[in-house]
Amino acid sequence: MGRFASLRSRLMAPEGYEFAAVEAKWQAYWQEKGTYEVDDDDPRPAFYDLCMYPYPSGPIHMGHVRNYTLGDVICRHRTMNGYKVLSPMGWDSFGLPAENAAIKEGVHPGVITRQRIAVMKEQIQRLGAVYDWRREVSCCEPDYYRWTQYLFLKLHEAGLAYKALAPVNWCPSCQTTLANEQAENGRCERCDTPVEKRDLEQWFFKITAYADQLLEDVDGLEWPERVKVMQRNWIGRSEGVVFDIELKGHDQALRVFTTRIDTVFGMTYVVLAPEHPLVADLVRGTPREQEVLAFVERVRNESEVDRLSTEGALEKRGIDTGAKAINPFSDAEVPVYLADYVLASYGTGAIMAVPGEDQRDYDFAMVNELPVIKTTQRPDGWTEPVYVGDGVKIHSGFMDGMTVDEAKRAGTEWLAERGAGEATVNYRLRDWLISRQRYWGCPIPIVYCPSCGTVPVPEADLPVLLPDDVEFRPTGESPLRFHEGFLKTECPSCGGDAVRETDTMDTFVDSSWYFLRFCDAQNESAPFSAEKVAHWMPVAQYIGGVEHAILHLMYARFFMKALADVGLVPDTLREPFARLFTQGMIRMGGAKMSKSKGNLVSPAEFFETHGADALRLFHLFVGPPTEDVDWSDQGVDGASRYLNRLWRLAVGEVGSVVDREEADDDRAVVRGRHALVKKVTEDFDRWTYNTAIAAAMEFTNQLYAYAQSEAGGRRETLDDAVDHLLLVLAPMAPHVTAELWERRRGGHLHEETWPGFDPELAKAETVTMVIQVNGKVRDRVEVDAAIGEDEMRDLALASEKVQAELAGREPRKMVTVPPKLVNVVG
RNA sequence: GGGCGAGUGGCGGAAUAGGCAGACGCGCAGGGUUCAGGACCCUGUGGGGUAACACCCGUGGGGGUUCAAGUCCCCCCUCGCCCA
Repeated sequence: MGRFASLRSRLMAPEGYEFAAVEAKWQAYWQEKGTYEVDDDDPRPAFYDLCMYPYPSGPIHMGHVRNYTLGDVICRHRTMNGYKVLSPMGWDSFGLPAENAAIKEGVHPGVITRQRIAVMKEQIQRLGAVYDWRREVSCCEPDYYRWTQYLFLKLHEAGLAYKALAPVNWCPSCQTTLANEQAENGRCERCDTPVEKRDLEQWFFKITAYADQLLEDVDGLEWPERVKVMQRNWIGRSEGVVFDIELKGHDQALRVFTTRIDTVFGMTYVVLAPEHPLVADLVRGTPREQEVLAFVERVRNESEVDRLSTEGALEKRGIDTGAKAINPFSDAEVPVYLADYVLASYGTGAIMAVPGEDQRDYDFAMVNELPVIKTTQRPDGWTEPVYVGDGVKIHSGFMDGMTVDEAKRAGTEWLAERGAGEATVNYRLRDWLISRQRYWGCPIPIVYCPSCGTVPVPEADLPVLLPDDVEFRPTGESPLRFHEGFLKTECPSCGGDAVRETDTMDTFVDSSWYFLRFCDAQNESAPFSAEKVAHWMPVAQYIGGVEHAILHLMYARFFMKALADVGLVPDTLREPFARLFTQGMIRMGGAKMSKSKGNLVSPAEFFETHGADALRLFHLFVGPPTEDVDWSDQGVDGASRYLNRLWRLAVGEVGSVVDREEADDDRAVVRGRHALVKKVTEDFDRWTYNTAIAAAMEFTNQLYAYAQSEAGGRRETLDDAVDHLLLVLAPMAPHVTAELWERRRGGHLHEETWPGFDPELAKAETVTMVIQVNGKVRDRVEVDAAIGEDEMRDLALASEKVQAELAGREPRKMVTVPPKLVNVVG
């Protein structure tokens, strides 16, 4: 029972409008008629409308409702505007939750997943969202993942997939690696054992090869600016120099990266990442060896987030190695530290520390009592110890007197002349680690042969199938490792005994190309044909949550570029999503709606109590779709009430309808309907469905008053008005409007064209002119909309209120904004 | 610390190019209708003030620009997101 079950039951089945029957009828109709199935040879212009496909978790939640309602409104609206709209749906059906459920319940993840898909699909259809279901894809099925494997092989062939040693999360109790999200807070999700870092051979996609393209092409996308900023930040391109620092008493030099070579004379110490390969050499046989190695061990188990945070006790986060480094510019000898805030994976894993011009270096220097040298002249009045801005160089040898930029150039040249360093570009973006030590994912199509080494599975042998006869034991081990039939195989190259790769791919690989498969979902001889992809792509409108602003979108963009380069899609098609819309979250009393908070409101019960149209209308009306919104049961009641009100109006239960010649009151209604169509058309363009619905409600109120007026409503005028109301509401409340259209005039509303309007007829004949004195409203007059400025001034001066206010003085000036406003300044 | 976004009635929100602040809905109040009803129809609803007007105040706070500021500029506060 829901919290508001009693309230909801009272709203059920209002007389007249039986939403349950009406919604079922039209959903069956659209599906049987294939109304929204689109073919490639359809002559209408193509429009690809896509919502991010869901992970099938079972019943849909309100976030899905919001997402698919928006996608569906676009689909239906564009269809009415004469497009053939490709609107497909599928399932992001590999992934951890199903595997965890399998372990818990002893049921195969495929069985669980397919059940959940069935539930979800039924509910999505119940929402009245229409898709071309012939194109449905589910990435856990072999007819999809064989092509994921095929694309892996293509990238491998092109040198874009490679294997390398990488640190992973390792649970010593479960004896397995964990994904990052399973190792949050440094403990194993299942057994709570502290997670260790281990170096294992992992597969990567070389996304960094596209770092510059990914960055440059962001500019041309019609995406929300903040998502574009996040993408740029994630790539994190920075220009700087790498150079060598001599280590006293060691042969090997230390290579460091910096974006601020102009500050090099301010280097008072050097910091290595604890994982830096030189660390062991540096301390071997020194008195500090034990202490340093213990520190390294501890840091290896901290998360990156904690390490980069500026919070927390700094003294615990660094250690002096006892070694010394020589500043090549000044020959100064400085100490070499290890600190957790330096990451092995960024730059060279080592930095020159300049506490005068970097906050973290400064904080670290204070704790460790290291000196500070300022190398940039501070602006007047600057009191902070750290300054990162522009200025004249000081205490900087040959750089003295230069600006920061001049010093950067001079420093770079100085290094180049001596062969000690060079200009370079560094990225924050890392290659994409795709190996997952998990069963429920796409197997990586690779075989390891003792004599031939790493051998790709030949395309003809795809798919590498996931074996079904595996046991899901609560050990945390991937069943593939222990499945003899899967593991043992023949080398495709020499025919000898070999073993398969048992890692599966990150599920983000599946979702990096699903939008291409939708273009050609039935293709059995290729993942898709380049022609069909060229026909539909890029996605004209992509809609989803902002939580995917970085990873999914970055990976999909990378795939598009890589697939263009290996020749699978046209070379001109280098971006998958031309326009992106990110919707806000649904909150509950200010808090994020989530299972863990126990504040979920299930959409399914509203299908029973209020109907899909009411639920859709609520989501559209509650606020602009970009913003987060609070859930409101009463808001759905309101939407439901409106639809009932619309129903009564449209079936003629309101007021009286008469046949007569057109009069002024009738013309006001005609004007109202032109204004409504104008308003809704414009609002659809700017995604403000809330104001479009407000306009429809306002017009409905106008029609109620009209029909209930003494003269009654004129039949022809009222019919035309209601028809237009149904037309503009059709994309948002598709069932009730279709039913009313059919009852009123026969035929299928959703095959009608979007109505036009006459801008002249939409204009009001008279308007309220506001008369201000010194900017304050003092009077209002009803005037002809075409009024001239002279007449406006005359009317203003004639106003008693104005005369009283002026008290005989002459106005200094008058500002007129025809026909709305006059401001008398006196 | 930096970047971006937001802050408007009891609530969600509207005001699209600087021109009537509060559209539309929720809630609340009054009336009608009804066997009855929280359904339905009508009316009212920012605060102060008034018998009713008038009038005054009002878009997080403080300054400024302008005939006119929710909207533009400067400073500050709070919240959210991203980066550090």
